[in-house]
Amino acid sequence: MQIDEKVLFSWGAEEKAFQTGEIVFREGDMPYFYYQLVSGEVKLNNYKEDGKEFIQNIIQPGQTFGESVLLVNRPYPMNAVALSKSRVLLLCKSKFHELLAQDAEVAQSINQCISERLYQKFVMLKNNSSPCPIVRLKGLMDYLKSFQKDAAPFSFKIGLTRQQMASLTGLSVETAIRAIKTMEKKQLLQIRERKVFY
DNA sequence: TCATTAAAGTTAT
DNA sequence: ATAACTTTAATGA
Repeated sequence: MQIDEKVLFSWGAEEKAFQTGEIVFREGDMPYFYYQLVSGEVKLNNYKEDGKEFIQNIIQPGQTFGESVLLVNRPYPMNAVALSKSRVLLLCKSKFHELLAQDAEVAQSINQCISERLYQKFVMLKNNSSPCPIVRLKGLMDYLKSFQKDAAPFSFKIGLTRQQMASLTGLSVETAIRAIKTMEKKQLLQIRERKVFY
């Protein structure tokens, strides 16, 4: 789903460390690098006029981010911020393009990756357009769980705060909390020590 | 029905 | 200790 680290290094990629809260790139910046997360977590977000945050996505290790923006060479429509101490592989734009031109396997992999993202965006947008908070949260949880191996009910511990879940679905924290409790009653999920298991 | 505000308790750094 | 997060309740769109 992403480019082999050895391949990246052979093309001159460098690893960079980010502290919690450190900004990888800002909305409006032009893209100069291909980014691949090695460890930690990075969120892609926007701030609305009223200062409220909408989280577009939370990137996990092994995933890339911002590659579609790099390919169209337009300013970033979102910020990228490290949620914890993170290590990121950076490959500069020109080398990335060379790599794509010369390695069909990598090009195919990036294509697959972007297509997958686009598909997920459609699904998330569909769910997040619902007036019902449970539909939005369930959509988010299904999305997160789709990366897990174990599909058994309640086997997946959601490593997000309620605040983050609210920001990913466009709900207020309070509504998210209430909807999560309703979902617990409906046996859609379990809550153990304040953590959500789905 | 959901967002907002306020207030208080809890957890993490 | 301080900031961030969780929860409940009241009020209003």
